[in-house]
Amino acid sequence: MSRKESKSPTFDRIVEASLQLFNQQGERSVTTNHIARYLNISTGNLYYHFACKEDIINELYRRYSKGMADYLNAAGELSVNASIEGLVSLLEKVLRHLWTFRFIPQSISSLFSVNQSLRESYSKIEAGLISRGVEKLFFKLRDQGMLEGDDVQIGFLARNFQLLQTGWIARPDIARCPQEAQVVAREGCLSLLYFLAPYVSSRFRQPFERVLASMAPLQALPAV
Amino acid sequence: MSRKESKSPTFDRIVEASLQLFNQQGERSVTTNHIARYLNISTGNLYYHFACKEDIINELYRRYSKGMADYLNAAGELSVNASIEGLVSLLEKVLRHLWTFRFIPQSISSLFSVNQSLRESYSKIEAGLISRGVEKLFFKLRDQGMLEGDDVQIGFLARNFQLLQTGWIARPDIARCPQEAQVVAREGCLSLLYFLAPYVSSRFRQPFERVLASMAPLQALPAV
Amino acid sequence: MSRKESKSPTFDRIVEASLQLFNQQGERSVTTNHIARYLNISTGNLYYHFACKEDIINELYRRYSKGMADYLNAAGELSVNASIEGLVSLLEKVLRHLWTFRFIPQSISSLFSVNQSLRESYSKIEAGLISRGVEKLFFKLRDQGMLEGDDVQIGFLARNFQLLQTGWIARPDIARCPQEAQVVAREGCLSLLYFLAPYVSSRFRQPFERVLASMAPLQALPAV
Amino acid sequence: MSRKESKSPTFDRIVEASLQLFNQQGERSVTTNHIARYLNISTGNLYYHFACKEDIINELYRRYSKGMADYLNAAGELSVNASIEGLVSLLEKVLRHLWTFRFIPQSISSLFSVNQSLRESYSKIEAGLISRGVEKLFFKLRDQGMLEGDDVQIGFLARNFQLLQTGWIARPDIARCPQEAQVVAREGCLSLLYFLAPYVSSRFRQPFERVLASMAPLQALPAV
DNA sequence: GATGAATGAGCGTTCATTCAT
DNA sequence: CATGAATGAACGCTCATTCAT
Repeated sequence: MSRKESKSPTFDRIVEASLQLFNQQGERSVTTNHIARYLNISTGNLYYHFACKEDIINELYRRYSKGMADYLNAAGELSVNASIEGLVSLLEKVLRHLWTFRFIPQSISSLFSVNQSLRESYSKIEAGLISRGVEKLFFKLRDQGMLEGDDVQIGFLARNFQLLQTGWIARPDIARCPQEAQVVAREGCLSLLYFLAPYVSSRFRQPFERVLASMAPLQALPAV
Repeated sequence: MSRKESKSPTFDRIVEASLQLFNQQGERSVTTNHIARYLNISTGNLYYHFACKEDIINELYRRYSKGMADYLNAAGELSVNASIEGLVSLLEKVLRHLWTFRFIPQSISSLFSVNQSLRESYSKIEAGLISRGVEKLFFKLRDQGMLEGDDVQIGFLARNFQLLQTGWIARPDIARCPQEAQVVAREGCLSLLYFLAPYVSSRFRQPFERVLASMAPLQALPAV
Repeated sequence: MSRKESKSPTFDRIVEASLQLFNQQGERSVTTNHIARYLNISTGNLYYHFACKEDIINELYRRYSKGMADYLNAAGELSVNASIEGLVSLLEKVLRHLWTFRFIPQSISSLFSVNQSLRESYSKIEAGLISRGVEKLFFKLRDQGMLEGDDVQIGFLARNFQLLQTGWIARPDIARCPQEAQVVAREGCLSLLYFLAPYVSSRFRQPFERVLASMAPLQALPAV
Repeated sequence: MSRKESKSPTFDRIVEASLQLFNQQGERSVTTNHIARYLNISTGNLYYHFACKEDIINELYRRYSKGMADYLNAAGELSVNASIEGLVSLLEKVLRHLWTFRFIPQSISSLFSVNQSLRESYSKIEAGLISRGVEKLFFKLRDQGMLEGDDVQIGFLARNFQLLQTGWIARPDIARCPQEAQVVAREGCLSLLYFLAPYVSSRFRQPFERVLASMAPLQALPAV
């Protein structure tokens, strides 16, 4: 999978331009003609590389979920020698990744009504792999003494964590603004840390507070 | 509220049919023709009552946000003689309301790209009135001794609470399924209670645990 | 015809409102709904008085052509004891009449494509009665010594005169502007007098020049 | 003119078919669907070449006014070695050009209410360039001794000339009939010559009369 | 690989007109 | 006389997609 040469430069350019336009204007109002014109290629050429608009979206979703899975794997290794700093750094990367593909959490429900295959891969990947991966990760963090809580609590913690993560990115008042990815990631990270705070073990409390303090001074985004 | 004559039966039927169809199939793939045909009225008649499709959505958003504001007011009065049971009961009502209008949290971002006026009323109402109302409510609950936490914690609590609330409803794998509103509301409520748990004061801990226990046995929804 | 009571006050109000709106915005973009709303009556009521939009236009055309015919008759009597002043005064009245119904010369061709009956009454009246009436009038004016020219010349004079008269009123850059009827009539009159000038007999030249001089000072409209 | 590649054959076919249909049936009752069906192309294809119906009309107006401007330039050169025959020949060409685009003078006022950009280009071109061009031309003809009159007279002559020219073409009883362009142009020309007659200088009177006589025998059109 | 003209079903909307009350 | 909700054919236009070159 990683070995296979990327299909073609044009293929990639289409994917990247689409991502950009989808994020800026919303998938709904970006037509295949817009994408082609933006790239100075013909529509015919676009359809040479993609059978339909759906497939562009599917490819973007593939990249999005692949990235998420990769970060999840990284998190597995990181937790071997756990540190708050490592966790936060990873969290920011994940949020930046989500931000890069923000049109997806924003319009995923809308897309379902016009893209059946996305629906399927979503429930397989997002609600399957990733969701379970996050759950496993949280249990591991508890095993390593970073988090505390019973099984039910940690289960809900994992579930809510994901909801917050994507919910933050999908917030409609944030999403289209040309915010710096940096700012959005920081603020989101802060929210998530406050969310985790009550479950951080006493052993990790001190570095946790330190990190929290170091992130605070950034200017706030508008409230929800 | 009860005094104001409803505009006309047909007006209301259009609004209600639209809500139903939007929830089932997504706003995007429900055309004005579909709505009219569903109601066995002519498109002309539909457009006699609404100047454009946007206005149907705007009316739905008006009803949605009006309901939310009403619940918020109810919450203000409830918190006078606070009880966990009262809070949970209200929370379930809010979630059922959200569920009734679930196409809105689901597709709000998408709608922004084709409905400028919605964008404006959203930022005024959702990100304004409601957001601030929820924050105030949480501070009041702390004043009454139900919640504990410093100002920053309670602030984040309020913000995250809202994100979770709508995030749960908007979860794409849930939204289109013909779930019983009851089940969705229960499960969402449970998630939110677990989210609040660490901040519940010791004085209210016992009734809180009792309520939590009474809700648990319901069969679980699929994980995120 | 003149004895018959006008059909009803509402009938007349519809005719007059339509005239006003047609002149202001063009018949094409004035719908029957607009007219009804403008008058604060229901569409049903409008259609109680008129079978269709065409009929409103036909009634307006009837009034327009009736007025023209009346002025023509007046001209016949006037020419008994001919004077330049009388002619000019009549001409101004005709131009003001044309201006009152200016949407007709403006959009007559357009109307033909959607109003067959207008086509018929137009060719009967405008191209029949009126056209012949004007011709007769010009010959009479020659007989009375006001104009000079052979039969062919006078024939062309009459034809061109009418063309100029309506052409002036229909000038698109003039028509929609809220010009004072007075100004438009004066300017148009001046143009028409210059057009007649070469055919005015030497006997009437002096009063003619006097009248011409007395009209000149008005500020000019924009050139064609 | 000959150098500029035409946009595409289909582009031109749309323009030409539209012109034909507009002339026959009136712009108002010719829909984009009609045009497409007439050409056996899809509506999509029509809209591939034109963004909207307005743009087809604008393109036709562009061609119309370009032609008029060209004839005006030709007139400028012609008047160097002026002759009645040359003038008449040009006049016939102009009238045939006007006849070719007759839907424009016919429905220009109507179009204004649904086509703002046409309104602008009309007042710039028709009421600007062309109007001034005609005025200049008439003054030049006087300088060359073909016409006689003081400044005011020549000014009105120019203005009225234009009004007659387009008024003749726009005559609703003429416009839709499948008249031979030749006949219409001849008759119109004759009218215009009679209009000019009083101002033709004695030096040019003889050739003028000769030309007039040579045109007369054609069968007459119905009177106005 | 690439072009760009062509397709056509379907969209949101309009408006003259009807009709039950 | 008057109301106003209801009709439906038709409009201008969109856009994912196809296909000959």
